[in-house]
Amino acid sequence: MPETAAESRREELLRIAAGLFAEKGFKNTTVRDIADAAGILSGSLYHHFDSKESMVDEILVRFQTELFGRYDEILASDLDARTKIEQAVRLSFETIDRRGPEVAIFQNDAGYLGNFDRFAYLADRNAQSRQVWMTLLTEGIEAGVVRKDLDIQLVYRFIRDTVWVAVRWYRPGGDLTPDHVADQYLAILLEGITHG
Amino acid sequence: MPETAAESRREELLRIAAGLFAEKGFKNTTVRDIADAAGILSGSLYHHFDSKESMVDEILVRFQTELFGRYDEILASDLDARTKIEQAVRLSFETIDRRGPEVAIFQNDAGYLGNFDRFAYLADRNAQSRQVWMTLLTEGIEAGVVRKDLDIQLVYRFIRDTVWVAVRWYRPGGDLTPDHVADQYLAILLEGITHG
DNA sequence: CTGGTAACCAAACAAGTGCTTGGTAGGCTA
DNA sequence: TAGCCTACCAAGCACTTGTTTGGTTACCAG
Repeated sequence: MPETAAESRREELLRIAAGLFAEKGFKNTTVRDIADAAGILSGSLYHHFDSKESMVDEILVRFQTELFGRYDEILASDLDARTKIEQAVRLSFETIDRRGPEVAIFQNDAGYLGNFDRFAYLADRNAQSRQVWMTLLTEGIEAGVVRKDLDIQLVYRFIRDTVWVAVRWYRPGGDLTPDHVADQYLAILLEGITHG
Repeated sequence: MPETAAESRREELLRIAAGLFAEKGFKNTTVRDIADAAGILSGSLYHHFDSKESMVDEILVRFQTELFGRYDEILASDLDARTKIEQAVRLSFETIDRRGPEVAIFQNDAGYLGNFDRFAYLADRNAQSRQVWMTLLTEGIEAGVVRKDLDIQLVYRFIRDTVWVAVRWYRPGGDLTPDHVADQYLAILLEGITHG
């Protein structure tokens, strides 16, 4: 049942939990659901983890560390403004393809989890994401490739919503590749927010 | 506490429940939450409603009847293809403005509720929404206003995601009007999916 | 053979869940 | 005055929830 031979039992449990959290939501997934899917009793989960919260915490922290590392690479690169926006969009759809459960958890449960002190970093990451995109769009305007007659705050929200909510319908291994989806969205977006 | 003087107690309870369902999700809202917000005990809710499910059922059926009635008006009108698409987009943002809780419930809980036979109509309404948009986009292509080099299925998903997920951040009575938001999105969308 | 460790079981706990039951208070109508 | 109706309370029930505790099994290094 391990995805890879070297995967420890703990990693396997985290992967199982992530799948269930993504599918049914964090609050609606019981520790008995997770244990059943792993073929053990619910109490046995507490040999590996402190609590249900600890599981989703570990899942989200790892994921966001990776994701924002990639954002930073794009920001720090010497690509032109238009290509940076393109890369950021492609990164989103690739992430949905490879880390679907984590994206879904962040999309669906960040609001609920954000109520707890322990998950305060979720709001920080949200602000960071906004900062990344505002930088990209501003650079685009300064470079003269992005229209300046648009409300840039709204443009950010539209892009963020479209690229991340795709996790609701995108299925890895299906007919659509992340590249094809990104191509199509960029065809609409770039013709829309750039002139010429 | 009634929104209008003529509002019956029953209507008031439904409105309170809708607000809580939208904010915390259907499953995460307890009958005690609803009763507390209404200033009564949880058991007293069962004088007005059969079950918690009945409440969300009534909320969703009413909402969808109204919404799809409006879609049908647009489809049946003699407006040109481009204007019909424009109206459909405006309808979404206006609906988020006036019926925010209902939109949020449909967006967040349709997946979970759809597991029960009682809510099978949710999937039907989803298919109906898809049909409406595919008709609008196809008419647009036939009229020569919409580009035909795009994957029309993906275009539909992008539009649907963006216009409805806006319920997550749009706040009625704030700085943004539904018309302004619609203007901005249409500025991006139409320049992107139409030629000329 | 010994000791230690990782993984798990079996059973229970307190808190919270949707819902039921029998009753009560106040107003309207005949 | 009597009967009925709407709206609610008070108390509880059966079930589910996350978590705890003490014990068991298989394996591996010395």
